[in-house]
Amino acid sequence: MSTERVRVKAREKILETAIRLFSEKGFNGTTTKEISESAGVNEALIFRYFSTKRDLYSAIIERKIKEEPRLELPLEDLQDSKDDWEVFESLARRMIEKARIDRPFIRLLYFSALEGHELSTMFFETYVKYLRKLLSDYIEKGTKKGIFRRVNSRFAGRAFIGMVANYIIARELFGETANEKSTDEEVVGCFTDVFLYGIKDK
Amino acid sequence: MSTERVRVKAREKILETAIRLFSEKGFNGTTTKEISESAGVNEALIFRYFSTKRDLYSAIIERKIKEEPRLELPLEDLQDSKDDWEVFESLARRMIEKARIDRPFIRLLYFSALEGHELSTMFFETYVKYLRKLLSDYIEKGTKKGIFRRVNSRFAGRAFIGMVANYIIARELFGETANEKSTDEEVVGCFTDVFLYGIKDK
DNA sequence: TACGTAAGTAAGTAGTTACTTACCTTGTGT
DNA sequence: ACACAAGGTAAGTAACTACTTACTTACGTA
Repeated sequence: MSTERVRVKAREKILETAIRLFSEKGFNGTTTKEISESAGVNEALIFRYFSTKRDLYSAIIERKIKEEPRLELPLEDLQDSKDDWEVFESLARRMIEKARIDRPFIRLLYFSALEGHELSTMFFETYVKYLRKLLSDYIEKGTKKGIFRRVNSRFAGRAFIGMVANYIIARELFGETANEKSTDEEVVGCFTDVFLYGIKDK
Repeated sequence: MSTERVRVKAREKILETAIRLFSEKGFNGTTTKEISESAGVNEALIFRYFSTKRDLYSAIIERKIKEEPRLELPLEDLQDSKDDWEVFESLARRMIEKARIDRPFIRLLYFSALEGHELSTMFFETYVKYLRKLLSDYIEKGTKKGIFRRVNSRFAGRAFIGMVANYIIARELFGETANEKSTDEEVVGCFTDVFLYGIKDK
């Protein structure tokens, strides 16, 4: 039990540190020596748990994808037009919040996309496509009810995701700093406004 | 004259090759040996023209920023509401086209953002902020004329840029493939539609 | 033709990289 | 108390890294 605890602890320490470093400096920018020093373990220990550096990287991304909680939309109950604002605002808010809490994940994701790691595709397939589907279904339902105009629901959904995602990227990747404290709420409000007025039937 | 031509040629070859490789594999993922071999020049030559590898990288990004043509909006003449569609559609089209032609630039930009190269900020300041300003001014004018609703013009502008930028990123960075040939036009149409209906006054 | 300067290169160097080996330590079940 | 497996480590290694040195070649100018 105690051994187990320590073993897990050391392995865990390596993983946590590697996540931090890979997300800060990418795969090629991070050395195994650096990871071991920063984690306070012997470098050889890394290769006991993970046979290669790339294995460690894969383990990290797999874990990140697994622990990634799905963003759920309160789809079913809120289909009267009044609450559409609530739906899209809360979605945007949650995306932004998530990005702020787990900035390393975003950086990891972009690094893996650029560095051509197969698992960026995995994330894209499981996470992004799921979110898109969620949105396009929601929009399509609204269209059928006559609340929304007749738009291409997939493209419209991606439009909204794009607004929010780009806002996130500007800050978390390009280091743009928010001007005021309340800005997030304002932005979310504006995006939702523009989007919903854009697809609402008059 | 002839010396000059050759000198420039070799230097140019190095720069071109380095752009390609850095954009494919990032700064840390590219070796100077690789660059020299791929460019067909001796490795020592790289260090004659650029004192360090990082210097070469800086030279590349500086050049890329300089040669970057500004996207201009046909602002002045087309302020009657009928041509707003034309304005935003052509802006989106040009962004998409530019991204497709110069994919290496986009990858370079994201690599430099992730790898913390100061010059990603430079691009952001000169290029992104310019585009944002252009859009927010355009929207503000529309609002004053009573054509557009009263929205926060900066946020609204970023909303449109975000839609398009995210569409581009999905394809150029995450390797998403377009389904049909005509899709680009459809997407541009949908984005513009949603956006303009979203900010138009009724 | 002789000279100076820039282009070009082969063969380095010192430091770093991912990864290994061979050995010690600790905890646990019997 | 003993054996044995897993945890842990110091000291490597071969290959690679960015960068240098010392040298030769090509060429425009006087």
